[in-house]
This record gives sequence, structure tokens and C-alpha cells, in this order.
Amino acid sequence: MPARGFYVTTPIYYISGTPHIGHAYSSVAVDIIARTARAHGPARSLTGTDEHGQKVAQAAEAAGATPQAYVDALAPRWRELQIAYDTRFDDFIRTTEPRHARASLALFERMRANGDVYESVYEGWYCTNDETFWPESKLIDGRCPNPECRRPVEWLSERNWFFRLSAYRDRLLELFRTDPDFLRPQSRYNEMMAVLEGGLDDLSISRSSFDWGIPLPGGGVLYVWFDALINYISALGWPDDPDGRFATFWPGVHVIGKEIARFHTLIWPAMLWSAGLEPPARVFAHGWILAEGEKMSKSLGNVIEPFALAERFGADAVRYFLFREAPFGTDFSISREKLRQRLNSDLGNDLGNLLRRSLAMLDRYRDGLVPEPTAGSIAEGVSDLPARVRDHVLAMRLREGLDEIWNLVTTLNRSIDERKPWELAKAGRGDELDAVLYDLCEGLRWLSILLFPYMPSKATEMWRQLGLSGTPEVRWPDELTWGRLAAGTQTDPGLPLFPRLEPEPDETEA
RNA sequence: GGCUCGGUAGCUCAGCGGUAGAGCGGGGGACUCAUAAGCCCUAGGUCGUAGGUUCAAAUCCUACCCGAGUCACCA
Repeated sequence: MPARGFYVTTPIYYISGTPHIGHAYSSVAVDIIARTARAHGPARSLTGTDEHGQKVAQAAEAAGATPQAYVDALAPRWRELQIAYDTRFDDFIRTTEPRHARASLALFERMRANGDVYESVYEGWYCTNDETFWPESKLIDGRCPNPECRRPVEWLSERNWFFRLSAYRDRLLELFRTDPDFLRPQSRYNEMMAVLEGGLDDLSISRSSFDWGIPLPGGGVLYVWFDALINYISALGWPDDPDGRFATFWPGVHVIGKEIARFHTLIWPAMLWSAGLEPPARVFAHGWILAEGEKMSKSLGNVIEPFALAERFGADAVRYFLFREAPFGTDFSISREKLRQRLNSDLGNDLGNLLRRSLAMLDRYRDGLVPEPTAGSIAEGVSDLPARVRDHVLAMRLREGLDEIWNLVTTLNRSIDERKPWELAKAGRGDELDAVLYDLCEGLRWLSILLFPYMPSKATEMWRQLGLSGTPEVRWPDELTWGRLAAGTQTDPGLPLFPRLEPEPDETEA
């Protein structure tokens, strides 16, 4: 861990959309990374909503509300998603907040002062739905070429501000070449390199045909994407930085969906450079969650509803599934059946049952009191586990982090079968029995701490059953030392951590 | 169509120049502390196809087939 602060963000979510499992996925990923980082030093996480743009203005009008009233009514839904998935952010930014407008205008002015912003007339065919200008050649029968849109386009002639993005191509190429980890995974990196090698066009960064956006001096508003990106630094208090947050936490790490890699790795760094600031430290573009191998869509009727999912399986089980099922970064499929199987097998059988059988034996043989270990232990094999988990998580190898943690789960289960506490008890070999029982409790304490970022609620319940005070949200370097668990601790077994789930009636069994 | 990524045991994936691996599922076994959980044993898969380079190729090169993505401002 570097001494400076660790800063990690989700994309800001377009407020008029419907929260779905992909949003939860981004948020949980950032939450896991941030909780792990906090266990080692100063860390901040950020999420929020993107509230400007013509689409929002039109939706508001259709709903008979002012844009501001409209977005105010929608914002709580996005906070609810955070609650449903137990994600905890240090800040939640809305692009309609004054602090964001201030930062956006300041950035715009700095870019202009540096000569990277110029005024020009933009004429062309414009699709309101996509908020995009299309070249004549792309139109299909005079309509928007986006297959999911296909609405009629209109001829617009606007005097707008443009950003000299083309001037930053060489610098971007250098960034990509000198830091191959700047954008991951590799496939996204390759794609952006291809775009760079093809050259960049200047970018229109204001709109004058509608007014729902951050107003510019002299008329017009900032283009929604331009202001959206700035959220990452406006939330840190830039440019005034009264609390020193920007100085401490920027540059940060952005977790995004793969479809917006271009904005985050080409446009955003160039904007920052133009204003004399550092580009983000790293961008991780994750894949999509598919339903049975297909993209979720309303027309296919296969949309997985995030609130119902968390309700049925529990936030922690879904969180676990999302990051155990596939390497972070790739597309993968989700289904209720797969989720149930993971829950029963990994969480119920391996982990939940380990806690239960361990505490049951402690109860039976030692009245639930953690014994004094006087014989050998399994400590040698696990000493470097926390560092391995930390390295994986902070490098966004979230699946590998869980794999490592599960090695300890397996080690503890195996150790029970090998050392056979029931035989030790019958034979009156008290020291050896104490050693086994201590190892189990201490191992479970470790698991509680290591799993806290992934499954905060269940990890806390483990902690409670182990009879520990406080929560498993502790500094890893201090607490993950074998033997810190105090002898004499009174444990408090409870209900099964992950009760077995029976198949749903409509579920097809494999 | 250009470009990118992938095609390895039933499923999900790791390996990426040196005698084919893991988890899950399936099959078998010994136990009993436990959520009929856990533990041990068990997969003989022409590593998409066809060529090539090499003493040696899932592992490098070429062509092709299949799937996905991107080029088109939805996590």
C-alpha cells in the first residue's frame, strides 16, 4: 500500500434509467476494493448519478415536472440500490449539485485558458434520443443508425464549444505504451490502442438547443458526458480542495463497464491534461452479466431484477456469486439456479457448516470457551495469505482473492477430518484437542476479517458468533496475526450462516 | 467488412515451449463434530480444424471454421 490515499469510483448512473444487476455489479466491485483498501490505510470510494442531458429534460416534460423536481424524485431509487447490496460509499455525488457545477465550469475555463477549447458552428443530423450527431452517410433511411433507436433525426445548426482532443493523441499513445496496466483487461486496452492509432477527432462539448445542463457563460450548457466525467474530481472538492481530499486521493482508480472505456481512457485523461491535472491512475472496464448467455433486455423478458434478487438470496450471497463465478472483467452468465448451487455448495456446505461444526464441538467439549493452545497449529501455512488476498483485490483480481480465502476454508475443514477432535476427546488428549479447537476459532476469525469486504453482513455475523467485540472491519496488518484470538473468549453459536435453499418450482434442474 | 478477444474434461475456467490441470457436477470409499454437510479416491479430454517452425507446441507462425465484442456516447 502506498502511503497516499486510495481512491476508487463507480461510473455515475444515468438517473432516468432503471437500476439493474449491472449497476449493482459495478457498485459491489468498488465496495469490495474500497473495504479492502480501508483495512490498510486511507481510502475513499464514490458513486452517484448523472442527471443532465436532453433525455432527462424530455422525460421530465413528459412527466409534467421540472427537470430538477424530476431528478430529485428519481435519485432515491439509486440510493436504495446501494442499501439493497450493502455497499458503503464515502460519497454519493449528483451532477446537479452546486459543487459539481463549480468544478465543471472551472475545468472548462482552464481548458479554454490553455487554448484547447474553441468555438465553432456544428451542423448535422442530430438524434435527440442518443444525443448524437450522425454523419449523413451513417443514416439509414433518414433515421438514426443505432439499431436500438432508429428514430427520425433532425437537422441542427449550433454554435458550440469544441475540445481539441486531437491534439492529445500522441500523449495518449505514450500513456498507453508506458503503462500497459492503465486500462485493463487486455482486450479493452487493445481496442483503445486501435482507436488511438486511427486518430482522434475534436469533440463538441456544449449544447445550445436545450438548457438542462450546466450553464456556460455566454449561453449554452455543457454536453452531458463532458460534465459527467468531472464528477470524479468535483466530489473530491476540486478546485478549491478545502479539505485536502483532492491532494490526498487523486489520481484514483475507475471501475467502469466496458462500453464506456473510450470516455474514461481517451477523453477524460486529455481533459485533465488540458487543465494541468493528472490522468486517472488506472481504469478497469468490466464485462457484462448475461442471462443464460444472452444480453438482458426487456424484449427478451430475461432481465434479472436486482432488488428481487437480493431479496431472495441475500445481498451477501449475490455479492459472492458475482465475484466467484467468473474472472472479474469478462462477461458471464447469471441464473437463479447457478446462484442457488453456489450458495448451497460454497457458502452453506464449505463455509457455513465449518462455522457451525466448529462452534458445536467447542460447545460440547469446552463449554463454548476458546481454549489455550498448547500444541502445534496450522499457523505456518497461512501467514502470507492476507497479503496475497490484498494484492489480488487491489489489483482487481476479485475472483482470485476469493480463491485464496477459500484455501483457508478448505484447510480448516480438512484439518478437522485429519485431527478428529471427537477421538481426541474420547482419548482424553486434552492438549491436542485444545490445539485443534483453537485453530478452528482463530481460522474462523481470520475468515471473518478476510471476507468482510466481500460479504460484510455475514462476516459480521461470524464475528458475533465467535464472541468477538466490535466488527471484523479492522486493520489487517494488526489483526491478521495468528494467535491474536484470546483464550477464554465465550462463543455464541447461532442459526446457520447460509441455510440451504431448495430449488424453486419453476427452476429446471440440471 | 476492418480490428480485438475467446474456442482446453459434462459445466465454469487455469495453464501459454518441455511427459494435459483446478473447482463444480457425476462415480466409489472410510468416518461422524456438522446445514445427509465435511474428508479421501476417481475425469483417460485427438487442448476448434488444417498446415508450418522447433530436439520438443494448448503453449510460437499461417490459413480457415465457430462464438463474442468493437468500430455506432446503455453498468
